[in-house]
Amino acid sequence: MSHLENKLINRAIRPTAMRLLVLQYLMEHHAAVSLKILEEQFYKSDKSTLYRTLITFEKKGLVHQIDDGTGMKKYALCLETCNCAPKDQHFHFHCTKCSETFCLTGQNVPNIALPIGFQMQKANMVIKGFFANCSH
Amino acid sequence: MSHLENKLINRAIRPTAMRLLVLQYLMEHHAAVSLKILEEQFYKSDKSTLYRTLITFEKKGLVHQIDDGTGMKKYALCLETCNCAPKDQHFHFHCTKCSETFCLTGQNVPNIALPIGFQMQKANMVIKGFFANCSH
DNA sequence: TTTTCTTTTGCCATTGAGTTGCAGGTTGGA
DNA sequence: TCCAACCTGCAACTCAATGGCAAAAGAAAA
Repeated sequence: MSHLENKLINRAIRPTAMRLLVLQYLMEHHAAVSLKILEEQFYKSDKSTLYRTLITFEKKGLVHQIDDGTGMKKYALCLETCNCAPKDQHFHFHCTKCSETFCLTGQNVPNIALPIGFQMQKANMVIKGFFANCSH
Repeated sequence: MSHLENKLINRAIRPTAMRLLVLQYLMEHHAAVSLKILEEQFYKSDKSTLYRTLITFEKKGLVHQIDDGTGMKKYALCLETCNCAPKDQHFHFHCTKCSETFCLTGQNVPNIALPIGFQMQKANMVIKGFFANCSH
């Protein structure tokens, strides 16, 4: 049984051919992945299959969704130990030149003073800017 | 000249009737405002006028846009002293029960260690959770 | 292996937020 | 008063996201 299959099974996701391919693609790409990118990559497959694959991955905690303001939801792999709890939340950065979005997994979101009675579940943290040496 | 008019003129926005009404609405509502909400509020006006009003307000630095993951862009008034620089960026929180989004203006975004060569311009920081006593 | 049941996939259509072009109306300055 | 620039309303369009349904694939039982 391959490493990829294990990653899916560990998250209670049935390892179909399509899912293994999408997982492989996610692992090979450091930037967060949009549905559109997947459609281009797997042009023989259907949009809704890829869409539902991402939904399944997210529901099972394999990926998390990032809303970087480009109008397209993006997805990035969670760390092995992640279960998307408040303590697992991290920042992302979005390059306005190349429009790519990356996880900043080195540091987690610090404690933020919240109004009384407010309970944090998740976060969507995106820093926007650019790489000085971005190729775009 | 009214306080509302001054607020627009200070940001180099011509104070038309429509803009004054939208500004007033923004000031009266603590939660961030979506285009849809404005459409419902000003049903006699046109969607594109309201849309362009928000665009103008944002371009002139009167409001900032928040992407809270609901699929609808929301807008909230900037503080008087804000010019949307990195130092002006703050967190927001989004209640998953009532779907409202608020500015946490008490504290700004702390320094975040960025990869070398990456320059921050703006941020979209949204904490998701719920109010214990949310009415929804 | 064959049958049966559940899950996944592909195709197609739809929704809805966001956006644009254009013509007519409004505003402010010369 | 007149002109030029700006604003508004209408209508259409774009495009990401999503849902229904039947066929295909996979898992489990016989």
